[in-house]
Amino acid sequence: MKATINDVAKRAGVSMKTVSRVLNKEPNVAVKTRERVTAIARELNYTPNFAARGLASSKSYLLALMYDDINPIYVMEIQNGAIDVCREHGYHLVLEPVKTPIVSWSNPKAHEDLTAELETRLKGLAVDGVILTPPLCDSQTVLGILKRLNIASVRVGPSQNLTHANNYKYPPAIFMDDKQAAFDVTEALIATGHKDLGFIEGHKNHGSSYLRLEGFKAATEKHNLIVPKSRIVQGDYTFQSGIAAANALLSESGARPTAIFASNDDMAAGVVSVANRLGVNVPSDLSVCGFDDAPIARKMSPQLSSVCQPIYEMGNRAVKLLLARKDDSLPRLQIVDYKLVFRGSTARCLDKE
Amino acid sequence: MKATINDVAKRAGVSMKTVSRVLNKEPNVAVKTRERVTAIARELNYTPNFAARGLASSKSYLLALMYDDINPIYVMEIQNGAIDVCREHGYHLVLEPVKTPIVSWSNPKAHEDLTAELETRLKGLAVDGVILTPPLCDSQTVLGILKRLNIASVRVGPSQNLTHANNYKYPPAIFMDDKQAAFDVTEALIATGHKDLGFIEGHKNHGSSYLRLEGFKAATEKHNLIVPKSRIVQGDYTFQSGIAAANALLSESGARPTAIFASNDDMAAGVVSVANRLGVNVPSDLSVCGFDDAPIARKMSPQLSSVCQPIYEMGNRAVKLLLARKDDSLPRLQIVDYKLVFRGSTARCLDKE
DNA sequence: ACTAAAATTGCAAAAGGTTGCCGCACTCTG
DNA sequence: CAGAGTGCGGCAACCTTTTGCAATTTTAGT
Repeated sequence: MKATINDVAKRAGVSMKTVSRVLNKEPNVAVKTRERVTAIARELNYTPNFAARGLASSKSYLLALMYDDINPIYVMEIQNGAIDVCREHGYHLVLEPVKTPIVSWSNPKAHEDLTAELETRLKGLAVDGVILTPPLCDSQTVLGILKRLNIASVRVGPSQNLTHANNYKYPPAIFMDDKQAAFDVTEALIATGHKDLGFIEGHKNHGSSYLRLEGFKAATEKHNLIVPKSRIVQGDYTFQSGIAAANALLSESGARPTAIFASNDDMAAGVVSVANRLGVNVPSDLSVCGFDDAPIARKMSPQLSSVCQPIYEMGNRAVKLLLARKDDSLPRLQIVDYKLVFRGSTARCLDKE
Repeated sequence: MKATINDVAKRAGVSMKTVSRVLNKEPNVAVKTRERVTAIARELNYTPNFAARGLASSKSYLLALMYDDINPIYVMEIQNGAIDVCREHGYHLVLEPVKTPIVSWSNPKAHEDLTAELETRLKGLAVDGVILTPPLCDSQTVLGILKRLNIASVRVGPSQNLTHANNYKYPPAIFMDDKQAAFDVTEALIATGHKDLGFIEGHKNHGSSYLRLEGFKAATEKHNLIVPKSRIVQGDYTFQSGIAAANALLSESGARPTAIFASNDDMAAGVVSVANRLGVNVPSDLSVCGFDDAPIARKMSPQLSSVCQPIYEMGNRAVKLLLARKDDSLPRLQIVDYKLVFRGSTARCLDKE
């Protein structure tokens, strides 16, 4: 039923060691031998046993994707990008959801619990590397555990300690310039005549929330726009929080903002739905812009302007980085491009003053 | 750094065998001993080595989720449901995307390729079981490979050979009555005065597409409604195909349907967006109903009427079924409930004749 | 042709659990 | 007190592959 290396070796008249060399593409094998062995392996329908291989080499050919399930679409895209590279290299991807304690540093117990749980899960599995998505990639707790367990990792979309990545003692990272992107969006809004802007922040645990807010503030300041505190509302990246934020922004007594920049697309969708309910037309009365260019951006009407983030690409590169960490062929700190996409939800501001 | 069973055994003053007994919850161990061993294991921070365990017992504590990436949200939900149960039982979930050949039986080469690829992937990994999502759960090719490799599986949302599940020679299954659900939706539409119905079919590879169509037809026939062929349009579960279908249905010369039932929510969203573009008001001019109750149903405006399918629950039960297959505690053929949810996208038909 | 250097190849020990068989020491029943 | 049942130890084979080191063959240089 199942052929072993031994079977192949005997059949080919060589030693197990040689077969192993061929299988692992090691050098120093005569071309003739190599060919004969590969032929026999195929003939016997040989496939290596993961467990045995893992035991002997303390490698598992398993990569873990650790995520905190706040943004399913984001995770899904990373996952897709990661899996495709895994497949190419014979690796498998296992899912490791983690519930980040709300504010880990103020809650030592939660920190302990998380540590204990992760250790059990990771040590046993012996994955060859883990992909850290936000907000895990900025968690000192998680990073600490990984370091102590000596498990390789890569940070996807981090917002803190970026330069650490250049030091081989820290995990490599791949990120996007959230601040600059938010800055660009805001400037574009301003450039189309908007002066009364509203902003919805993302989840407090996510560093990207702060970066996007900073970009927004930087742009408004540059153009001498005054944004009252009431125009910046806390959200948490969910559609519901977008609704709540929009309610606050749009039912404000006095003037409404003419444009709202939400920190992600789900919240932007919430804004649009509130606007619809209130009879505020998007985009003629209100421009709305999101972030991420999630699938929903194209599926709503009007279609949502957003920032297209190459999430799949990031997942892709993450695995490549993990797999290439022995040689230094890949830069340890990679930045990916974004692109502003303007669709039906934004328009030139018609208010004349 | 890493404790082995031996370490625990020595420390506890017992034999490896006993430790093993405790760890695997085997009987015939004194309560006192059991407690001492577990205490020491925790103290030494011991975690079993997956590879070694897998090698010795030919179990991997790995479950695979096989899917064909047509409906990301569906997969994600199954995945979430599955993972939570895995965690409880110390299992891990690995992702195995599969590209189903478009029409496998008419393309023998594709069949061969798929077989070869899957064999390599599955034999090596030695998963303890696989979860099959549509349309894989209806693929004879895939089912055949699994059977030959003697890998346990469970079918989620199958539409063919349901009763096979009762036979222990075939995998157990868990499904929803798509036909009845579609029937109910259609009847509800008819009950609110709609006589001119349009229907958008799902992906050809998915059995659910046919079942939903059948339910639709059964309901219209029961109520003596005539649905011309042009009112039933082929889609493929994507938003884009919903757009195309809606264009066909709504720009028809002559009367438009007053209600459109799309086989899933993404396509329904496509219909709504076309309606918006054409100035057709939803729901006053056109009722739209989807299927699945995906997140987008609540995020669009008007909110979409749909069929709430307990996808998470199905993923959950799937793993339980896989893990419990030794004892016969769980029924091998399980049916889950659905619920019709009517929201803003459907309304009573105002057309008087 | 002759030896040093380089290229191949083989042997056997690990890696960390699981499992089966047997043995021994108890503790209950009746 | 015989016989049954429980709790545990000991040993060792086994699962399949990797790998350090040594042995062997080939190649190259003079």
